[in-house]
Amino acid sequence: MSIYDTLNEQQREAVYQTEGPVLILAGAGSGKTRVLTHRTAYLIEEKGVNPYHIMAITFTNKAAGEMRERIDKIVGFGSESIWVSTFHSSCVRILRRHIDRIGFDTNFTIYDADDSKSLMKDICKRLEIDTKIYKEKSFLAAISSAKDELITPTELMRRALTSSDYAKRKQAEVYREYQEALHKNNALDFDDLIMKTVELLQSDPEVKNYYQERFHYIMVDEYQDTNTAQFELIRLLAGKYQNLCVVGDDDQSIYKFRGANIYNILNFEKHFPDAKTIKLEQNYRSTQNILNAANSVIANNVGRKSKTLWTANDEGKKIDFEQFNTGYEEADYIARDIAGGVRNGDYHYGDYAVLYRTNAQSRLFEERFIVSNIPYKIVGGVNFYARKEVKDLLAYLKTIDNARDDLAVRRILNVPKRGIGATTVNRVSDYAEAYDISFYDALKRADEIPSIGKAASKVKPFVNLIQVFRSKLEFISISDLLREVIEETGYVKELEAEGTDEAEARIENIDELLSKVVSYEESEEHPTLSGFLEEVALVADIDSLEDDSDYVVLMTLHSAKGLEFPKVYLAGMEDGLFPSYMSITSDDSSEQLEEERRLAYVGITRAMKELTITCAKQRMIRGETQYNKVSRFVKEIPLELLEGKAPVVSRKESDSSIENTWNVKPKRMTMRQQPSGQSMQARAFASVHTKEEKLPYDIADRVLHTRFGEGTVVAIVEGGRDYEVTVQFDTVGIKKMFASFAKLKKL
DNA sequence: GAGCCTTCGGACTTA
DNA sequence: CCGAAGGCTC
Repeated sequence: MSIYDTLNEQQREAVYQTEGPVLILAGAGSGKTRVLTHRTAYLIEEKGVNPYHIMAITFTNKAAGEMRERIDKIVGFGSESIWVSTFHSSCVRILRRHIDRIGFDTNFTIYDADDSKSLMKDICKRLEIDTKIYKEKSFLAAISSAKDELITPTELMRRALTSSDYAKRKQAEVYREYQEALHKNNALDFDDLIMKTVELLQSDPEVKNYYQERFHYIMVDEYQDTNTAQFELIRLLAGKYQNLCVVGDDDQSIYKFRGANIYNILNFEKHFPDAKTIKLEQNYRSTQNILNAANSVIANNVGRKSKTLWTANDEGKKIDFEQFNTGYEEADYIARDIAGGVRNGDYHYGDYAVLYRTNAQSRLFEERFIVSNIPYKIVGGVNFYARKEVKDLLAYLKTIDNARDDLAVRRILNVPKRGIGATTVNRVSDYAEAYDISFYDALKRADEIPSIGKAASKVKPFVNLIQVFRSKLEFISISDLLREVIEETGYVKELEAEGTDEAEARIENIDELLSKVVSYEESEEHPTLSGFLEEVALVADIDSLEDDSDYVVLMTLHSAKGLEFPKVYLAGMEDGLFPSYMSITSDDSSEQLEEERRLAYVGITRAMKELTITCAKQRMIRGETQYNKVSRFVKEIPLELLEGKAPVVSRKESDSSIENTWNVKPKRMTMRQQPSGQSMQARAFASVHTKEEKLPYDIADRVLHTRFGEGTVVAIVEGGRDYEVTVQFDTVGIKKMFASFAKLKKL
């Protein structure tokens, strides 16, 4: 009996099909990681392929780590020479070796979102762009999607010139400046990692040939989430041997906003005409009820590859659906349910996951879990490496490592306070610009900059400090270096003096950073400062999730992809929250709604044994109370699969009332059209929250708002317990608001 | 010219 | 609810 006998027929077919392009359509929980690991083993053991020639690409470090571990277990010899890594780290590895061929230094730094933003700020200032009209964020978004599509600044400018759109031309101009600034800082942003690698392979036949010869067999996981740049990268790498195996599920494509191109998977057979397609449709993860629910939700999407998941598992429990009055009650219910399940011995804390649409929803659960003594871990939110104290110390390390990174230098120049302010920074910056040197080099010549006067004496000690650190670099370990930085700058001392809880938390984070350095040193054979900084630059939050600890995990639906839990709560299933308001009201709402629906599908299929879906009628979002209907996705689940406090409203009525609430075209409603199917709680509730019988203003009336000023009423929509009023304000544009909160005065 | 304090405005999902 | 920007004070 061989290890391949444990696979089902389709899985085995996928394993044996080693030559040529292969598309494996793997439904949720169909054992695709098993297929990939067994396929790797098969290549090596049965086909005699040298592990050196195999590459497996994933999206997260966690997925890469898991695959690595499983491959190590199943492949006896030489597994360490297989490249198992994420897109980004594969690219970094290639670029560290060869990027000098396209004009960068091989010790380039990687900018995170924060860094990109500060760089963009500088550029907008330099180009004298009014950031009230053109937002930094919108430039960054435009640049990012250009890079996802492999569009160069020149190309973007060419396109902008053919249209007469001023904003587009501005974007292209900013893009060019941004790239020049990155180049000057010897830095790459996240999107560059892929795009520059593609550029390198396209422009240098020698390098291309080297990697094509290196990777005879390439496997790509989560293929539905690749963007155009990643597709091109894979196409180039597999260009010679064409042994490309991609695994994905078009129903789980949820990263369109990040540039993922679903047509990469839908058109795989067009891109690679010889491709074999194999479908994995047997689900090993979930109960039949859960799977049926998932199938009936996703069936509402058009334009997907047909595929029906089935399972040999038991029917299982019905899906628990609970509607609450508020988000507090929702969190309370989930906390009690978890505590009860653990008390009965049904589950461990680690069996539970609470999934939601937005990170902001985690707060209520966190508060509730603390009160109930439930151990939990929140994935996401503010990334550890995005915290101020961690970024400050990393900026020191970056400056010591590569002083061409102006951003890092400027970040720490006055941290701790050295009495060097914005004026001095600007003058040094101007000087650096004028002489075409880096900001740090300009600091070194502070004496020669006439305009900064006495400030030069404040700059000197800083430059000396960095030079001293740098000279020590080759003698001491990275952790000792970091300790010295902390010591010399008095960073922790300052925090200790503060004595607040917040300062204490910051100190803990610094300790955490130190232990990360130490564990890096222990795990690497030849630890280097650059190596550490690189590893840090590429981590995602999900990567820190440990398998063997016993706590409830809370995370967004996006983070949950690829994971599974015995019992899952899908919280906040409300129209306007999930699907998000943005997706309902946007211009291409049908496409965005399909993406949201795929997200719902991902959420449902994370559950192995039990699934609970919850929502609230009333919820505070950004300080405003919203009243939301039950999510349309819940209504797509057949009633017979549900139990619990299902909504009293009959299906038809609730469907039509959703249309009324979220109608894109504002429509005036009369009192008589009030939804008839409200539950008793809703009625009781309505009497508490005053809905005025008749609004003192009407469409086309002039009204006054305390904050937005004067405006004209454009639309009034009946929204359940309140009126949603749309007003065109004279100064701030169109705003939608609930009448009872907006307190509009008729003029 | 630096730094603190207040006010205002914006808010999803992410390697 | 958090960060940035502007104003005020030393």
